Amino acid sequence: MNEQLQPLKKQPRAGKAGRSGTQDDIVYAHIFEAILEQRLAPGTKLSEEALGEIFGVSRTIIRRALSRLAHEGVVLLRPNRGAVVASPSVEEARQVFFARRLVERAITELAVEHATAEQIAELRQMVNDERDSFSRGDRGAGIRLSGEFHLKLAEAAKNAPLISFQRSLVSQTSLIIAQYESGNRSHCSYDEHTQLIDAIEAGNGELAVNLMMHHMDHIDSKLNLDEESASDDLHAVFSHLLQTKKPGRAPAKI
Amino acid sequence: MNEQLQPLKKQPRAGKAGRSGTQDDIVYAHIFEAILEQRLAPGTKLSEEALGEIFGVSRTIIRRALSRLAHEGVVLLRPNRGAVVASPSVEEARQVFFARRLVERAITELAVEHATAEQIAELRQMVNDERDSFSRGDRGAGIRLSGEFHLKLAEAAKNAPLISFQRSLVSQTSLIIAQYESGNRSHCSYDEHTQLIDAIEAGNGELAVNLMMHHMDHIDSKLNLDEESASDDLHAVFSHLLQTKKPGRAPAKI
DNA sequence: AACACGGCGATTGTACACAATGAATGGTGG
DNA sequence: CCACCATTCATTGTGTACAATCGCCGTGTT
Repeated sequence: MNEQLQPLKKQPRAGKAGRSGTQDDIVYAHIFEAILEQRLAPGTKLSEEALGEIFGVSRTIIRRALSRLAHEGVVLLRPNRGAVVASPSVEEARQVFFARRLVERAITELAVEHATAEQIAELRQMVNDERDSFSRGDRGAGIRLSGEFHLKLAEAAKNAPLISFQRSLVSQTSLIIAQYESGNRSHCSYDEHTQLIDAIEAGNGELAVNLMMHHMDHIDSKLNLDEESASDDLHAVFSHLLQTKKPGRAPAKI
Repeated sequence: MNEQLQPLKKQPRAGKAGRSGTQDDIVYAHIFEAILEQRLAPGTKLSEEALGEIFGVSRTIIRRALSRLAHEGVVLLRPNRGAVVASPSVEEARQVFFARRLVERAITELAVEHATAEQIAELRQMVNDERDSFSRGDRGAGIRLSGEFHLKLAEAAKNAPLISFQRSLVSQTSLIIAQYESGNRSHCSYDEHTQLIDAIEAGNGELAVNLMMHHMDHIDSKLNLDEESASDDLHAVFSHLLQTKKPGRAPAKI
């Protein structure tokens, strides 16, 4: 209870201040950010009361935020047992990547058709922000911005269901990267993003799709999904110790 | 206030009665069913208090159910102004169908690979139920079961994100069909479903995909999406009357 | 000594009460 | 007579209290 995420900043939230449903979003965004930046490790229990106290809102709001996070797959909501940060298995990660390839291909093709000049400009801006984050060493922000780039691209594709799906996939992907990325720091694929924008702006759909698929290959080549690098399954983690002796008692909640 | 959907049946809910989170699901399922069977017309306001009284639960539960329905796109949740049954526009319908083609293609290919014999059998059973519903003249149940068939197929594909997305797409598709299906009653595409199962069981992926794409074509050829058949946008409805006179006052935010 | 059972504490699930927002309506002025 | 504005009412948004459920731990038994 000695760590405070943010003692409730009222969130500038430029512009649409009239919106009432903003409180949810604040909490949602902060938890989401914390998860991506690995300040909240996979498996961490998210107590409603504790979070409510931290953010200065009641459990009602927290509950809504958690529900939303659960729907996007970054939080696991166990009935009567509370919420925990999701820890996607290798199999789940593979499924997410499969779906992403599918969606990214379609989005890229659509974006070539429908992206406006303004959206192209916004995309370039996002790549700049992303590069800055990585050069500052802010890995969490970098991962997040990288995800937001793909989300922005989805918006340029102008297909509401795909945008919604992409949001969920990007969230989960970010979590997977945060969890499985192997040591070599070079996640910095922002130059691939730049090339992608160029191809889209040039209207070269085929090239854009190829670049995107390459980009996807790069991303999961950086992950070590081949073996469980970390697991919340205690038996898997300590399997090398387990001589079929007595199983002992479950070693407390880690 | 003179129509009661269900005066709170305790829902037999065979088996897992211990689960507490069940109440949400009951409300969710009932509203969902009512929308698909067009007992609730698009645009109908869904008052939290009224629904709570009908189902014998508090607004808390209703709110959760509505939130879930909103996330799937069959209910529109307007901040501070309550929930209404969604009335997808033609453009939205097109986007949903685009996404569905994408997803159904992938699902079909995966199902050919991963479907078990048991799942094939379940699929056949569902087609039977669907045929029965249509022959009974129960159009709403038919639409719903037809949707559930596609959902079951997604499960056979064994990709969690795709299943989740498909659920959302199928829900919206059902709503679109209920809203836009042109007069000719023959929505009964269950024989196409049967052929599809045969191809999948035979392991003929190419044929299965072709059948599925054909199936998609059939579905939206039955809809008249070419013109707005009915709209809740007053300006669109009466656009033929609107001479470019003075813009008057900003005509409320619809 | 190990297993099983039952009480206890903590956390979530639900309902309700109050506050805030938006829409409708009646009144007033031009 | 029409348009604008203030008040009122209904409905949603939020906070909080109570109840139900689950996991944990001590005790008793085999």
